Parts: sequence; C-alpha cells; structure tokens
Amino acid sequence: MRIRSVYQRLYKTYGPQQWWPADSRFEIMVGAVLTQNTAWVNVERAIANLKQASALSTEAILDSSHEQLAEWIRPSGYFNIKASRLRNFCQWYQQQGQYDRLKRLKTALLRQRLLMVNGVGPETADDIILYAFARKVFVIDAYTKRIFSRLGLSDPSAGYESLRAQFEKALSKESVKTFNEYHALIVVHGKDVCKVKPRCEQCCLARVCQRVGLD
DNA sequence: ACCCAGGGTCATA
DNA sequence: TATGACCATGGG
Repeated sequence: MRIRSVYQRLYKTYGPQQWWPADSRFEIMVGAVLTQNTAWVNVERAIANLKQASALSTEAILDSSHEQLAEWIRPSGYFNIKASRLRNFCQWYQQQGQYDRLKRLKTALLRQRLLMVNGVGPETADDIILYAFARKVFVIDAYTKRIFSRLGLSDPSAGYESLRAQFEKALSKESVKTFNEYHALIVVHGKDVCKVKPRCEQCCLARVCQRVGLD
C-alpha cells in the first residue's frame, strides 16, 4: 500500500502538525461546523467572538437568539445557515448527554448519530470523531481526493465512503495519532503541492509526486 | 474583478 | 445516483 508511504514522506518533510488547534473538545466541534467550505482564519475570528461573549458553550448558544448567534459567527461566512447548524448540533449534543455519555458509544454508532444532525455531513462528523473523540476514522477532504486521484492511487469518481474505507484499511494497524497527523498534513500542506483546483494535471501531478516521493 | 477556502442540504432529472 | 443552486465572509 502506498497510502502509508505517502504519509511517511509527508511526516518526514513537514513534521507533526499538533491538531486540532483548540482549547477544548467543544471548541473542536464548533470549529468543525464553522469551517465548512471556509478559510480557517475566518473561523478563528468567529470563535474569538464566541469566547469574548462567553458564548462558547452549549447553554450559551442554545440561549442566544438566531440573530445574536449569527452576528457572533459572521466572519466565518454562511452565518445564517451555520447559526442553525450550530444550534442543531448543540441541541443534539445536550440531548445525547454530551461527551461523557457519547464517548461510551462505539465509533460506528457515534458516527451514525452525528450524521443525524442537520448540518453535520460525513466530513464534519469525521472531524469530530477523530479530533474530539480520538477515534480511528480517516477524514476525506477535497485535497485528499484530488491528490490521491492525481497520484493514480484512487479512482477520481470514488465517493467519500469508498475512499474512507480504502484509507482505513491501509492504516488499520496505525494509531489514532497517525490518523490525526495524516489528515492534518494533507490539509495544511495539500495546497502546497497543488495550489489551484483547475486542471494543470501534468504540473500538479509532477509536484505531488516530487513532494511525496513517488516516481 | 475573479477565485477559493479545513462542506452540506435540498430540489431536480 | 448525480449534478446544480444556494449559502456569504475575507484574503490573494
């Protein structure tokens, strides 16, 4: 499996990323929702607003009005829809008994429950499961699809679940720490190897291969 | 001015 | 099942 050798190369080149950047598990979960299709620096501003208002908790978020919540998270974009999603998530989190209760669930069941929340899709759920619950799920994002498809290691038309299964099989003997670092390395340095989305297949492929050390 | 960022939902075919 | 529209801010 070359999925493992790509990891070795990335880790050796860039070192540990120490993810997820947050002060608490709840902050990770909030960040996972707010970062949907959004630059992280904007999420940081939104989270800073919540902290300054002492609103980074399920209670404060559930007690606030839609307008107030939307105003706090405005810098992260899509603020109306994300205000609803955050509220949905907090309702669910409260109802499920928060971390201490949820941590008892097996990974597959935890994932299934997370996906029931309107506003939490596969990637957001897996961010939460991996970084807040420290379970071995591999988060598939746009860079992962792009890079591995250009390396010829995955089918370009492969869906989320299929890719996830492929990675999790290849990394089944690895630790949670490896899952953690691998996704972080792809997100932080993925744009390094392939800056633009468009199709400079040749140059992108060449750069990816060079960085990652495959022929 | 244009493109994109640590996506997801819903309607349509 | 697979696209497309939509959400919306901020940096390059």
